[in-house]
Amino acid sequence: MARLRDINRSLPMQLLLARESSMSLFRPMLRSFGLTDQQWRVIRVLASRDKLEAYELATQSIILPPSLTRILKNLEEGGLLSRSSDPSDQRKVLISLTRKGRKVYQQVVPESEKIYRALEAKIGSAELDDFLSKLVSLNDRLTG
Amino acid sequence: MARLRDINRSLPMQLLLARESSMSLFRPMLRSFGLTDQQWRVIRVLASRDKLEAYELATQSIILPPSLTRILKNLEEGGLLSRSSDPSDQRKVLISLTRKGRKVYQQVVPESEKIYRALEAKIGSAELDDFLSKLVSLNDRLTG
DNA sequence: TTGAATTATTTAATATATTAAGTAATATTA
DNA sequence: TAATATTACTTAATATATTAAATAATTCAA
Repeated sequence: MARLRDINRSLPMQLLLARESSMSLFRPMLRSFGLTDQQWRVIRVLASRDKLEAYELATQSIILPPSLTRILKNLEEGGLLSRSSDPSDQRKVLISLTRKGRKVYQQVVPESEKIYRALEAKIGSAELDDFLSKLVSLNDRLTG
Repeated sequence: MARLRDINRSLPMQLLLARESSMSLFRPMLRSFGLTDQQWRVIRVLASRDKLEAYELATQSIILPPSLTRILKNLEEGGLLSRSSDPSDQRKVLISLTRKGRKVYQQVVPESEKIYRALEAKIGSAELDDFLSKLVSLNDRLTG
């Protein structure tokens, strides 16, 4: 009887487990700021940009466009971001953080870095760097 | 002004990207069998067991109990699994695949392995093995 | 230059994620 | 052993994921 590879030999399963394990370290902190995982991804992507169109924002925050629509609505209602339409292409929606949104970002950053350093301590700084390089390279080959 | 580490230096972000990139290879095949990602995780965990209690099933398939409740309901309605209560502890629900569920599993396995081999070809078999070992070891340290 | 593609986003419908609260069965303890 | 705590699961409420379809703006081609 044919059987599937063991779960600890399955790349997607182990990636899911690692994602969940690592995010669970950050989640309580994000919730204390009233942010979901996805809302924080949107905010952090926007923080390094002036304005960004929705499609690019969706890609970079790894959120599908239909989900992003709702997330933007909620963040906009919370006053963390604003939308405007691109004058040169009225189909596009340009999104940017508000002052309040940038302030929240500034508050989260040090807490996030604190947790990241705890993660580094747990894994080992050199090993984490090495792993991350391999992971980025894997992603290049998977998406490229 | 404090800024967060770049996204390609963020472990959780790169893990999410890798998870999505790799799963996207399998998703169309699973959909062609009428299965969601989560339903397939449940089925593959059950396939190697006779019966399994819900909590263990949730843990191993990386699904939270409230989500599992609905997923089990849908799979049960589709005739792929059955529930019974543990005689020695009436709180527990024991879940097992039906004949139909095992048949679906048997049909998916070769298609899944086919895709996995294509993935191996894309990444390189030795590199994938090496990466997977490091990933499993990372998970041990994160969850342990 | 108009009608047919294409693009960017939203809407809709169903499924899952997350947190909190509820329920029933079992285990503990005073 | 009755009151309390714990365990296993479900329900509820809100948020996100996924696929398909709809809408509006733009581009392309005859």
